[in-house]
Amino acid sequence: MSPRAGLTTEAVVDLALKIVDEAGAEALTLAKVADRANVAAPSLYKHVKNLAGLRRLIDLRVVQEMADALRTAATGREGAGAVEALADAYRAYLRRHPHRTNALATAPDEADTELSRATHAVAEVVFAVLRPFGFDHVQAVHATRCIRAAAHGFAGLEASGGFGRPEDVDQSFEVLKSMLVQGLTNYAEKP
Amino acid sequence: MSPRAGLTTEAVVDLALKIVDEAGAEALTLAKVADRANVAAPSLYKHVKNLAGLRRLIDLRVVQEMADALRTAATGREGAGAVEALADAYRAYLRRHPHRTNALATAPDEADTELSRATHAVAEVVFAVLRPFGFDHVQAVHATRCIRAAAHGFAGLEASGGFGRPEDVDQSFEVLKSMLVQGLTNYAEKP
DNA sequence: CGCCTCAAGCTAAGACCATTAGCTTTAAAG
DNA sequence: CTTTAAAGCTAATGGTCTTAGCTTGAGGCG
Repeated sequence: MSPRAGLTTEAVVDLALKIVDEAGAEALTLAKVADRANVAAPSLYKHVKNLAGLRRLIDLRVVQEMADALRTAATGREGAGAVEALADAYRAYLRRHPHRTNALATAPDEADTELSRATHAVAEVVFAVLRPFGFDHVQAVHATRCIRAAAHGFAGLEASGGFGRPEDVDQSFEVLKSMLVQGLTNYAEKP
Repeated sequence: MSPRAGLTTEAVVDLALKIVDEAGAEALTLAKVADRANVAAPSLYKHVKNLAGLRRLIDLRVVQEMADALRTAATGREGAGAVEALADAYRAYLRRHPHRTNALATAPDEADTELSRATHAVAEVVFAVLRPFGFDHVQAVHATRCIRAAAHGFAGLEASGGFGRPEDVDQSFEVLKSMLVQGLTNYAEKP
């Protein structure tokens, strides 16, 4: 290994993500990460460019995890069931990690090929699920945006406590999903 | 008036909102506000509790403005047209002020009656628009959440540049709106 | 007209934080 | 055993929020 065999970039991101999950994205600070790593703050710069770079790595991790979660949810399903599974998975992920919402709304940023690739991977999963609906390319783009908007909007609002009391939020989501599925079916028939 | 007849809380919020609109919510700093106000940073504490308090005032302002915008958009319309008008207004507001997205996703926070009242006012507008659909109370709650999720999700993703190229984003939004209207109509008929 | 009050401003200071520069150590390679 | 380079360190700078306590000036009151 390396001297003192301590940190790695991965470990730093792990610790940072823990802080984000516990206290929110705004609470992330290099000083806190350094504390948890039993390391002086400047030492982190050996593993991470700076705070912005760490944030980017977190975004990347989150987007990749979401892509995985959606892929897993979609496998073995098709059509309406697959769309609902995607929506459920998106919401479930943000329920487990409410403070990661913003990481999923970041702009792709042309120059950052790695992050761009990751966000593209998410879109690819949705695209694949949409295949049996028989959309042309442009229609598929519209449909993907609708699915993403609905899922991200609902899950994001729920994650930030945006819904007053959480009594029948599940029910609300069922309604949203059925609207989505009906809408997609209808859009496939008569665009 | 008061000595030096300079600032007011309103003026501080105005300046702060300008900074948010220009550079994003994370870029808001008391030091920058003080600069623009030609005042030393500690002087701001005469008009604002602290940075968190200023952020809260910004959120309040944004939510109130959104409620106004939605109310204006809904007046004189009914049913499907009114729902589409709400969605358009929501999106238009976030297009004009992309960096205000998060202010519209904040939790009501029981203790803060003023902010709670403001967010409640937004919901009231949607509720009123939903009246002619004939939903019972629970259904109206679900429907309101769906509308909010769709509008906020789409507008928020668009505002943060979440959609790759902005070619036919208008078209995508048309699709989303028609899904929403169809979904609501359908939900009203057979819940 | 002159004085008093008190809100609005100020400076000074402390506690964090990010970041850079440059040094020290230590694990691994030869 | 020696070398080397990565991983850690301390010191220092500049920025931030925030509190404490002082100064000043505009408006009210005699």
